[in-house]
Amino acid sequence: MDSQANRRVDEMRESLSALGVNVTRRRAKTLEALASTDSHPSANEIHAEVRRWYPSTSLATIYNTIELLKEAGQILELEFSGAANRYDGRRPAAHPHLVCLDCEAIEDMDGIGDGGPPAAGVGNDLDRLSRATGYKLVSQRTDYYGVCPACQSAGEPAAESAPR
Amino acid sequence: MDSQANRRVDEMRESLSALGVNVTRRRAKTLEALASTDSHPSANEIHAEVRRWYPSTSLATIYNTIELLKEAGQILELEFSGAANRYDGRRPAAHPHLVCLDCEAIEDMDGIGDGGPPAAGVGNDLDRLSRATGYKLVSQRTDYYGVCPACQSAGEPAAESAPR
DNA sequence: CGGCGATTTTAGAATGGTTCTAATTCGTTA
DNA sequence: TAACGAATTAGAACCATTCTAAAATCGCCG
Repeated sequence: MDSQANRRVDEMRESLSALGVNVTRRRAKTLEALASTDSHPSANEIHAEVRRWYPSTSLATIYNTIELLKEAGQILELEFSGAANRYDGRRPAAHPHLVCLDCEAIEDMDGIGDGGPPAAGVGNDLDRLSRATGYKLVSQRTDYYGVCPACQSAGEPAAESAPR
Repeated sequence: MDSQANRRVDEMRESLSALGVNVTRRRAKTLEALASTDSHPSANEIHAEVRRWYPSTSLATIYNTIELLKEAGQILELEFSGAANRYDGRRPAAHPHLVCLDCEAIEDMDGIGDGGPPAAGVGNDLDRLSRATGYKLVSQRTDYYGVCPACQSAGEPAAESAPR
């Protein structure tokens, strides 16, 4: 785990403590799993990771911890109806994502390109848009859907594997 | 059904025909249900509407028609994991939405406010962002989450009804 | 008018991610 | 060690969506 991940785990730890809950070993491992990847894992994938250290861990515990992190504002949940939700524990503030429709990879998008319109200053907009719309806005979501570079190369030659 | 809705139904009809499928009476009613509201109904709500004319209609038929409309690019699907998906049959091109976290109302957002950053020129951006990211982008989603004006007023005085 | 193949529809089962529940375990304090 | 609350577990429950097999309907041709 690099130092950035360590810092992030500490932030999450403190936020959970502030909520009055214990950061147990399983929960700590869950935080680590979230902080040490930018693959936007699903609950199942986090579960598999935590199980490597605590094999008896139940999936319910993972969901439980995710719920606490949501309450603490320390995790970003990307909902999908046909597939499992995906989580970003590294950057809990809303930011745009690239979603591959073939392999279901998800990556952060801002910083790519010129950081133009939809990516820029999302947070600052909430107040302005709240005033403009009458809604009391609290969060935001922006996703771009397409085919990632890897799947584009893989898809051309032979037509292998099972897409979508 | 106003003339705008009628025009929209015709567009959807033609797109389905171009796909080689029959626009049966049930399917026609489904198109009407989609074209005559901006409430972004769920499959269940569309089902209830179609049932008023054809009571034996099964929910599977609604999903079937929605699937066809998706293939035709004539409907916008807003996915949620904890709640039913919602559909926009009036404006199949991606555009931002306001989602009320209390009553689950959804409304179109563009046009509201100054039409600033995230709302403007979304379609044109896909090509540019495809080049910038390496993804072959085909669609996009932008939602804003908050509490709608009605729920704000309802929420303050007595604390009634069942939120969330 | 009768029949026939293809399409559509139906009811219900299956699926799968998430949430709930009741019982058990764990950690801490006395 | 006893006792209490918090955390965890296994499995059931839930629910939107998809699948399946059978029945109904449609368009068309003889």
